[in-house]
Amino acid sequence: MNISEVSKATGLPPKTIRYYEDINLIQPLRQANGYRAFRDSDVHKLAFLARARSLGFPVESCRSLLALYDDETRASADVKQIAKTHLSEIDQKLSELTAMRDTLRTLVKACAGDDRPDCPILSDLAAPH
Amino acid sequence: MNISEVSKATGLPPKTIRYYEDINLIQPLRQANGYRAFRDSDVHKLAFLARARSLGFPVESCRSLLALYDDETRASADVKQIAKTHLSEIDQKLSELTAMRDTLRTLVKACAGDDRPDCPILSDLAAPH
DNA sequence: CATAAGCCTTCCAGTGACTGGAGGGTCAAG
DNA sequence: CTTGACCCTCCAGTCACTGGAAGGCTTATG
Repeated sequence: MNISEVSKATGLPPKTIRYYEDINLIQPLRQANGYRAFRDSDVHKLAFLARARSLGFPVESCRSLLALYDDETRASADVKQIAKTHLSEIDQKLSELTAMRDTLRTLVKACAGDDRPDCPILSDLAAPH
Repeated sequence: MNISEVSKATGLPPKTIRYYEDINLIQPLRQANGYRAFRDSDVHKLAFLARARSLGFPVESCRSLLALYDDETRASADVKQIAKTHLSEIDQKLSELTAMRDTLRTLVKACAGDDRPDCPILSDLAAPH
């Protein structure tokens, strides 16, 4: 399988697939002409990575998850730990973003948005905090 | 005012203040010894930037907001537009993160987290999507 | 057989917003 | 005169790609 087929199969751009090889997440074979030759196992790994990345796992966590997936003697506790850590980072980000959104909503609502210079948004930014 | 005092006053690390000068957000004067000499107006700008950044505005938006703040003939509509654009990007991110969180929560809850290898998290990652 | 389109390759640079560290100058106190 | 706490600049690294240049390979057509 050539890279563009793998790209279609996994939804990952060819550039990303090459990058994942660069950082050693996959080790595809090579054809005589130098083209990458992807096995089914490479495609599975890439699909796994695509899914894990879409859930927001950092690439290094994806590497660990992939290793655990390959390890039949793994303990599910190790997987769960990674997921829980990631989940709490997401929760953290969510609460920061929610706070930002609430403040911004209030400010946007309070701003006339006309051709006059008075602006509660700028007033807020300039006020001491 | 020296950089460490400004840092204390604004909550921004000295490195960040130097960086903001590098990208021309502020133009502090220099003392004879080469040290930066911050005026009150520099400190005010930095505080403004710190607040805008804490609301998640990208640095380039901060630059625009600062310019509008300085412009007494501004239209509040221009400020509001920037804020609304930013707000919708936050809303976008929030919905992505919320979806991730919901999926992860379900998976984490379903995982035994013991010393056995069976793991619904890995099963999900390996399943077609 | 030549050529053109569409693959594939590598390598380099850029993104955003800092952050760490090396290497070195300056200043105030004892 | 030395020590410690400042300050300076410049370079490299972060994260996860992404864009682009320069060039080789493959396939179809004239």
